[in-house]
Amino acid sequence: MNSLFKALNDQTRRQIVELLKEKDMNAGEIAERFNISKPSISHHLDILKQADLVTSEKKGQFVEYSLNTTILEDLLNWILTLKK
Amino acid sequence: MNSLFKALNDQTRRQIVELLKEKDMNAGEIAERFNISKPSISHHLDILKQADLVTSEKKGQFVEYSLNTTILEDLLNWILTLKK
DNA sequence: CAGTTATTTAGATATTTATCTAAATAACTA
DNA sequence: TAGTTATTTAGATAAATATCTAAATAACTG
Repeated sequence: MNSLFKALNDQTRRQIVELLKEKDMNAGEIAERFNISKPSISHHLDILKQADLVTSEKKGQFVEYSLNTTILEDLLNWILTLKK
Repeated sequence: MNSLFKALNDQTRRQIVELLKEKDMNAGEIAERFNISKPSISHHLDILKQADLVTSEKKGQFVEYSLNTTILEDLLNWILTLKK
């Protein structure tokens, strides 16, 4: 859960997650949406991957990122038990 | 949402939330549960308050903390929309 | 009132983090 | 193969954060 909360504790990363909810995107397409350098976006993607919130697949020159929502199940349950 | 994610991005604070789920507790009782100084716990409680995840009420010498789960509604919905 | 107890505030410090530029790696294309 | 494009890695830096000790504040108690 630690890496998941860490991943979500950043506005940019949450926006990336929201983008990937709509459709898979490669690193460059994601970076275009932000006024942040590509290396920084790459770093954010890495943190999202560490949390298993996104997966990546090399497609030729590009690296395509996808959202993995299954990992949110644990978070959902944690919140629900708090609400009893 | 920013302050909420920030509040939850810490093991100690999540544990405090879990403690308060069971019952209201004063600052000292909470601090007893951790190997962390009282000022540090006080600081964590402040961050939880900023996120509106807990409320506090002065009771004589003591300050009693309670969990506020209503604020989790937004988080829950955010996660659910990701899962579509 | 003086002393004790509960909690927070202040100030310091070490660690983590978000960001950048420059360079490296990898894959495509003429 | 040489050049171009896509992405990541490396290294640096400024800001945020978690923690501590010491001091301040507030409330109870004899």
